[in-house]
Amino acid sequence: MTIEEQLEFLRKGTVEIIREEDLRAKLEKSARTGRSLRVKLGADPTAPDIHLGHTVVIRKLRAFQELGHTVIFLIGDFTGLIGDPSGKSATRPQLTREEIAANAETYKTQIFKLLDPEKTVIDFNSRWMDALGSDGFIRLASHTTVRQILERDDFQKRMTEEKPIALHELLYPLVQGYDSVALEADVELGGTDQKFNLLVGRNLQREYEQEAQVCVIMPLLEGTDGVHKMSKSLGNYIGIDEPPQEMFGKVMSISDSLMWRYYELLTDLRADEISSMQSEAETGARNPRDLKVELAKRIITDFHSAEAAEEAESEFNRIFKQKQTPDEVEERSVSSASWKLPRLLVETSLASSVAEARRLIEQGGVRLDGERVTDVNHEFDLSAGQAILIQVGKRRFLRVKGI
RNA sequence: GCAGGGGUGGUCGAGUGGUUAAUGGCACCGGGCUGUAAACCCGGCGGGCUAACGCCCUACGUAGGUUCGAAUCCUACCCCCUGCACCA
Repeated sequence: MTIEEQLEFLRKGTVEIIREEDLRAKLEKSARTGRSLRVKLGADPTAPDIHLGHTVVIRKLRAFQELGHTVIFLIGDFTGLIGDPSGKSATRPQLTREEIAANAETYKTQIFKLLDPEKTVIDFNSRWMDALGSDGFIRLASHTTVRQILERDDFQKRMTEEKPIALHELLYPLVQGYDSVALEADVELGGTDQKFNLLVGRNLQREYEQEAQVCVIMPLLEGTDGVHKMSKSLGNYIGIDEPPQEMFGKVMSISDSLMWRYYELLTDLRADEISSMQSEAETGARNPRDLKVELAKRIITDFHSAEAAEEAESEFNRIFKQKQTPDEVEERSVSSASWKLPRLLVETSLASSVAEARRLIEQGGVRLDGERVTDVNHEFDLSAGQAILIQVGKRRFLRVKGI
């Protein structure tokens, strides 16, 4: 690949590259000297469950890896040890060394679904932050002014809104920036929310007389709701460890318009391939549903296998297209007795309260052995060894056995 | 410590003595439609009891109080936020 082709390849999906000329220069230098670029991505050690949102930036990391560069996955364990209540969201808990180590392991198995373990360096910032000491830390802080830090959008906003800003929050960008110094990073990746922090790294490297890193900024992926960024706390995420079934369903539940975004950021298809699909959907040449199925299968193939993707699809069709019972239905045993339906739904956790169970029944959401039951007083006997199939809504099935 | 602001259901956010289990948005759940768990439309959304009309309980930071009646008024307490304090 020529340098221009490499740039084109790396540019796909990015929001911004600061600065592209610097990246070109680094790529040229790397080609000339044979020394690979050091590409850094920082990760928060508190949330080791990676979802598709995280993979946007990890995929970009892989792009660098494919070009032969050194990828460094940095786990911010120093940060994790302190606990960071940044932003408006919930306070991040303080973690113990053991917890962080466990989280790091989880991270590894997850990111290696996308990255080549042989060519990926895992590092921890406590390695140099611990060594820095408090005097070193204060000296580090002297390289930046309060005003520079307060430049950050988030801080500005909170100042004008008279919202609190904890002192240590001002220090975090510094730590992240210093990581780049310690690693002598050539490139740092991050989402748009990280832009400021990445720039701090650039500045600090100059302070420490290093060549400034290039910042590659990726968009934040919208969650399944299509509005907010994907996050676990909002419940609009698709985790990469989720079973194929779940993934398939969740992808199918995104809106047709969001699907293009996912194609762009979560597959290796080129932009022109995606836009031609899009026009096929618009002209009616292809059904959006089928394209969504393809997307779901591509994603499942990345994290499970092609076979798993096929299975997920046929299972989905069986339930929703043919309205049949899934292959495997969970089974629960309850004591043999005369049951009132609402009571049984609560007993089996299909409903959280009798009131809710009654609501579900009244709204026609409950089926017994395939027959819709709308009588809230429906009563039946369940003798030992006898089983009954309960369906709640379209996709919750449970076989209940009397013992 | 002082001054000011605030704590309401999963969430955001109304309500400042009386049909208020508490407007509305979001999320969520069910149904309909569809080649989709898309879009759209309809319904629901604290809990218990009843065949049903309905009845009862719990809930607006905590604990008391005033009142026929309080999320709304009073008292105390707890918690959160902003500012003040030094330089003067």
